[in-house]
Amino acid sequence: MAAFGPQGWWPVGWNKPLYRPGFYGPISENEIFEICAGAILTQNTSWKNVEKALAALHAADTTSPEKINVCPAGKLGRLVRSSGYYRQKAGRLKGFCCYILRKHPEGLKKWFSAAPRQTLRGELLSLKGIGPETADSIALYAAGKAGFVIDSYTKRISQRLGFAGELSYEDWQALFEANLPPNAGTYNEYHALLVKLGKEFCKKRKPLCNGCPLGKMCNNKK
DNA sequence: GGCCAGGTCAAAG
DNA sequence: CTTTGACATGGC
Repeated sequence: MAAFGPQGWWPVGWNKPLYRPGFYGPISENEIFEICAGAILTQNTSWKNVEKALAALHAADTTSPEKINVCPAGKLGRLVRSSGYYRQKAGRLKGFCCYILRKHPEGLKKWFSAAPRQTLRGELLSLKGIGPETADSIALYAAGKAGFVIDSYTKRISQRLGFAGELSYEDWQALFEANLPPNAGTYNEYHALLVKLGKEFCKKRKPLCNGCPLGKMCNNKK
């Protein structure tokens, strides 16, 4: 089944031609930025809607921290409108860009490669609109730091399998990191596969795992 | 038309 | 510390 094997995450956006399934090679400064932008725009929003927003940013030649930073709020809002919460997200995106330009003029690639994971995570968390999941997504997919990303699918699937009940974000993360090989490649694949599984078999209103590839492993009851 | 989507923050209780 | 509401579009 196509759900298994390398997913090649993070998904594509305006740098589309440079990505392909299973590709984990070095990524460019602009690709790193695109992943950050996508991580912010996809908060509580389907990726389909984010893709439209990323395409709009690209079409308007507004795909760098510099250009987004000087883009008027109204215009930026229009560009990311399809991703929902657009006023809020435009502000968050701009705030992130402003921070980059002020505090890290060396650029994302250098900043990310020089910063230890927890330092980077803490710095990202201090910004408005970047919470634990977004910070970990950026740290893992844009910076290659080994920290497990916890999202709603990961929790839902784990809960339906009976792995855990209610845990704090940090406890969920600790649970996964204690039970997996501690490297970015593993965390990358696991999170990508969990999201894919979640989309297909573990929706909120579809508690049954009909046709679920987990098969017998799934202990989900009627 | 209702429910959902790869969250986060601020204001209450 | 836990709960609640606001933020908003587009797909099915």
